[in-house]
Amino acid sequence: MNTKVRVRFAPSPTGPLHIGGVRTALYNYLFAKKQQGVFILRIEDTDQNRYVEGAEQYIIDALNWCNIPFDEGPGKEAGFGPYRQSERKHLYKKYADLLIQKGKAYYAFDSNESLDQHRKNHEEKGKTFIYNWHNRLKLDNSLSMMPEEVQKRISSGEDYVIRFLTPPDEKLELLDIIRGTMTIDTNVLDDKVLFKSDGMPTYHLANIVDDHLMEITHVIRGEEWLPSLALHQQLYDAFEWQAPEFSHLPLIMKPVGKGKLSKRDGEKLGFPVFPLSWNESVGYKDAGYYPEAVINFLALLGWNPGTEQEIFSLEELVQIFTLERVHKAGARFDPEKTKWYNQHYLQEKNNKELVVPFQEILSQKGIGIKGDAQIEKVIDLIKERATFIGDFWELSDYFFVTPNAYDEKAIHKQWKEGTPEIMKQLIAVLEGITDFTSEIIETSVKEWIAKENYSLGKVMPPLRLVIVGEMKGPHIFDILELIGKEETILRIEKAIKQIP
RNA sequence: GGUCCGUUCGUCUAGGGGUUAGGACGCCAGGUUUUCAUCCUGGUAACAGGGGUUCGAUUCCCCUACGGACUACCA
Repeated sequence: MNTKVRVRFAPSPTGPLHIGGVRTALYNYLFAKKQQGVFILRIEDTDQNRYVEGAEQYIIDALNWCNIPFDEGPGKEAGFGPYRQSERKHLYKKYADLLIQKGKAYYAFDSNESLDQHRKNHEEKGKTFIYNWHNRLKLDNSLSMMPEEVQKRISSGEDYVIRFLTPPDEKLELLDIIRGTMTIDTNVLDDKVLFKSDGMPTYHLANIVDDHLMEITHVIRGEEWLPSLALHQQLYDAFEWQAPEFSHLPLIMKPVGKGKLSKRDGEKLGFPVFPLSWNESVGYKDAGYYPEAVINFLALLGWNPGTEQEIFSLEELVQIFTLERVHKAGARFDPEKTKWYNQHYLQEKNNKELVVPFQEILSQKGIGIKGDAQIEKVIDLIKERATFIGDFWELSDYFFVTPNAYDEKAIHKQWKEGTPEIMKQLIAVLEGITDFTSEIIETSVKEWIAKENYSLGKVMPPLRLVIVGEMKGPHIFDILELIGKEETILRIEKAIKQIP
């Protein structure tokens, strides 16, 4: 038998892809690629009511941005398509019918209203209404009426659904790669709807049929599907199909408080929960994160290789990823660690490749075009202080704009009685320098300081204050070289006038 | 409520019958930089509780507590 690994990521296009969905896709991708397998994208749009325009394209764009593109899917046909369930609509009915023929499923005519009523009544008594063995014969379905009656109602156009006929008193053994073996009693299961009255299959039917038809070998999905595993396993058995292997991934939880991560948490705590921006929500990309950082963080959230390595390229992840090492418990999302990863990957970027994105920021700030070489020098000086490229402006504005105000605290601390006089002398020293480069400026200034018997503390901090505006930034002489002699002197003069 | 899954520093986790319970993020301190940041060094901090099993349990078993998911003609 051909055992080529085929996995699928099967999101519902009901909105943007959540960061948890990205991780599910990532694990699928890593698992497939490690075994030269195929990573498939299937769009599960069987619920027309929840369809959101643009969501499918968003999902595709997001996977691409993360560098985990699918091999097969919408627009990438490979003989197993179509890959949208809405386009496979015609396929499902016959499988539902097949189950009816096999006596594994039945028709049900119960209205939503009557089912809701049952649920309400049970709830009032502190019980839960479950449509299964203990009440199915009392409900409005093909098990509780004569075959002629069923035919009559169907042919008269009455709405019906097809439900799975859960066999009683069976102990199901379910296998999950991450969790091991679980046992469940079929008596606690309900007769799930497989085929809806609108002519569409439910998730459960479509999922099993498609996974079978697409020859999926491994199903890697979120833990929210664990309770459905029993049904899915029974469906494979009912069809007499070979079931794929299952893995249920732990959920990603809120950084603080209870429950799983939601869009709200991102808004509240100020971090993205989507890879790309969606309406008002800023995504990781636009927030300035690199996909390498997001992927690296996500990979280690709920999985680790058992070593102390923290930094992984996608290629490395592909090499060492195993489902067996996925952690069982849900993991709290940690925005701080994501930042740390981004800082790391930003530092690894070549200064040259940061020039263009930085130029864009500068032009947004109204800074005219500067030479690439000069921009690159600025980047070289400030990069190590940045977590995001978006930090660059705040870290380097004084390279481009003369400070208008000076840090109050620093003035008190550094601007003394004799400081203006010393600054005036410094101007004279600087004016005498012809080759205005960092090293030469430093030598000249320090010689002058030594000659005058000043302390460094009397000169250097005020100099930084007048050049930068606050007590921050890289080596001061490097800054002087970059802004140039004229501007340097201008800034000192301005400060002498401005600071009381 | 019911069913299922889970529980090691604040967070992500390693480990696994005998360990000084390891790493990372964060935080704190020191060093470097007469600045800030980076960087380096160090520190803080955990086996949910109770019963077993065992010479010995954080590790295996049971119970409790807590957390999570599911409980739709949604996925």
